[in-house]
Amino acid sequence: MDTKQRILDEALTLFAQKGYADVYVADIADKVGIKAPSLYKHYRSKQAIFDAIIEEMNGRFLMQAQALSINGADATADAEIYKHIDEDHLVKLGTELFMYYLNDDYTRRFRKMLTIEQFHDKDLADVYTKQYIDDPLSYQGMLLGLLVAQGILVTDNVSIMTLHFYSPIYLLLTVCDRDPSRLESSLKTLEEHIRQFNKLYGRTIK
Amino acid sequence: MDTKQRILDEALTLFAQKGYADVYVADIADKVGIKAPSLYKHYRSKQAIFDAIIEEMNGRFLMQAQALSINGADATADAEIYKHIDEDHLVKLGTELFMYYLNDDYTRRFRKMLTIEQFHDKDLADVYTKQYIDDPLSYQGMLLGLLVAQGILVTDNVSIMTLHFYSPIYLLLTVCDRDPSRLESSLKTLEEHIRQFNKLYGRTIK
DNA sequence: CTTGACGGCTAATTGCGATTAGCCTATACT
DNA sequence: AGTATAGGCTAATCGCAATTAGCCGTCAAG
Repeated sequence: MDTKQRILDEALTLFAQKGYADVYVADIADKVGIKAPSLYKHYRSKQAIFDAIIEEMNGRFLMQAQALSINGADATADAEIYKHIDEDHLVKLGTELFMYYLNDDYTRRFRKMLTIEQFHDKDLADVYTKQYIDDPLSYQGMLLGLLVAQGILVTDNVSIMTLHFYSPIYLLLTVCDRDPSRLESSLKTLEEHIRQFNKLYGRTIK
Repeated sequence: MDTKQRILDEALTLFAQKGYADVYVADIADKVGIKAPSLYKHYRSKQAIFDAIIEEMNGRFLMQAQALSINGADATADAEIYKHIDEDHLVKLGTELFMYYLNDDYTRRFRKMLTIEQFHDKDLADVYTKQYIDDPLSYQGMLLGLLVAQGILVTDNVSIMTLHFYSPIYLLLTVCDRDPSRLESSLKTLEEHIRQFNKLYGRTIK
């Protein structure tokens, strides 16, 4: 990774830990292994570093969205995949989603940074809501909609069902972001949640 | 309200809007209507103002918790109250909880401040999780537990049921904190959520 | 009536942290 | 070889925001 990229990377790590204001340009430089003034050969200002992170993230999100909608759009193919899904598959799906959000390095750091900085700038708030609320609800809504179409799940209100599926995941995610030592118990809760969800919405009347 | 208290109040408002680092002592003084150096007649430092806010909030939370557990502990009395509860009551309960969290001035500002500052200090993170996750789940778990005892709701896992009740409320709360213009649509979603919740967990099999 | 604490003000001071100036080396292109 | 560019360094500079110094009026208690 070249210096310019490493600056973004280290800066993101630090911003996620302490927030923009509490990170000194010299800190970033240190981590990269250069002196503060050398940073200015790569970026015009500290703010420009922050902006570049946002910019890059936008790109990643876009790519991710495209990748998802390529699969997502092909509903007939997806329907095949989800035809034989059962409770254990659902648990696996939820857990993997959770672990991805929690452990994917870039994603995690970026989310924490946004959490801290969201009130500084309406745009950042919008990015947060889109990325961690609206997009997941929309994507999962599509998946769960397929399961409903397959008759695997039953509801007359897919979007509320999706909210019921996702919001506990979101809540547990914010808990683990604040306190990673609660990961294990959160995973347990997550599994219970999904099994209960399946009982509530599953085809068979229990 | 005396000056010392007004400083806390204005500081909290500003911290909630911009975060600790971006608020200048002079801003706080301005709002109070005095000059920055005069603040130091009341507090030793900017940090001391922040600490005093946390301190005061701790006190309020404690009082609130006591008030709740006075009612909560008297389960037989509460059970009377909840004996005749129906779906509309449940919607009202959820909406009021939501609106209280969202609109109570002190609560809202404090939550936003904590959201921003939670990663600066493990203690703050713990306060956040306790106040906005663990305590609500515990309190609502008790209420919903009463409804289960009354046979109004049916489940073999009250804590997951409570998670299903609360986590959508929490998610919508964070959305509205970021973007108040979504209040109306969130209230609509909230109502749908609770009606669906009641269908899922209500005594009668639909 | 006087004195001392309280709370306000103006005018420094201080210190820190972002940024700039200006120099130096290496490498790559001509 | 000759030169331009990229990217690093040290040593300022610059500006801002927290804090301190020191003064002053008010008012309650003795």
